[in-house]
Amino acid sequence: MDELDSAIVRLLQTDARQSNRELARQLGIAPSTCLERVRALTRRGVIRGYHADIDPAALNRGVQALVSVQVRPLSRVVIDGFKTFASGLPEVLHVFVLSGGDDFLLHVAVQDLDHLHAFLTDRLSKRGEITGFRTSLIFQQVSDTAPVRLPAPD
Amino acid sequence: MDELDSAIVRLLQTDARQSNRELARQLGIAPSTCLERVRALTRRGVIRGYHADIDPAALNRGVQALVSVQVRPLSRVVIDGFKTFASGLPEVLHVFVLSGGDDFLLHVAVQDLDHLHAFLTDRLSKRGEITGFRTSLIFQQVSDTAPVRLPAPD
DNA sequence: GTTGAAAATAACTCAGA
DNA sequence: TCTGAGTTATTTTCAAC
Repeated sequence: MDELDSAIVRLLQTDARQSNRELARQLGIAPSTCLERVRALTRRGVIRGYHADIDPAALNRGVQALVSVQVRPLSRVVIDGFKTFASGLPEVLHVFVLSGGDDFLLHVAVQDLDHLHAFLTDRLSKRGEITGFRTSLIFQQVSDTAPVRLPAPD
Repeated sequence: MDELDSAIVRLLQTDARQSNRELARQLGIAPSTCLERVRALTRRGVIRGYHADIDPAALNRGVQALVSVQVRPLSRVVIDGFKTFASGLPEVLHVFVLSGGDDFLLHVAVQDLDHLHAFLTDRLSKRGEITGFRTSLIFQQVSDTAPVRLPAPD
């Protein structure tokens, strides 16, 4: 990961569909060099994939919420089981496995408030390992689509 | 948004860099038709962009955390001010503006635990509007990179 | 809307620096 | 590791359906 790799990563985070030529032009290098760099980054696992960013409204997901969940007992079996269950639900965008006060955070996106209520009561409440959960509606969301590389730890 | 649009969106969520030809082949339509559909989806704002998915470790962001934050007073000025402040910090990946128990959730990614501590004490604690925050470390994360379109609300 | 074929661009390969 | 020219493939346009 030299400066050139960082610059490539930054540009592809911002716009993953720009051509290799355009990428090379912005970096001041030959297209073949740029292509080889991108391939090396992919081979090394630095670039994990490319995804289109879709407006949630177009997917009929006008309501988003964050649900923090506590489960007991905090065993590997229970944690892995709930993680697998939650990540398989169509309403769930992200599952975070946490330490601290909460054990899980679920980022969910549904059609409307009725469906959010149904999700909480029909899906979550039926799981015996859940000892409590708390729901916060998302009003706004700001995302950094191109997080930069930070200085290496000393 | 007919079935064809949904299929295009799903394929581009999974792999945004596949060629238009390949996309058209999978859908059983002509490349020019596919191109026109993609352009229409972009024009309508359904497709908002394309982003490379980068391994956080390559960006020296080995430690991720979720920080729930309460601010007071809950006025528009304070909310907008904190949102702008938080989204401008290099450590912050996402800012969620919430209702309910918490006012904000920050998804942060930093080099190590020392930097997380520094972020909490040097950045957050200095803001007068913050009346409390709570930090959870992220151990694992599962993401649905291709959320499907849900049935429209009745 | 959709299509197929032509023209314009880009991707990819590879030998040499 | 980088480059540039040659080959292969794709994108893009557009007239017709």
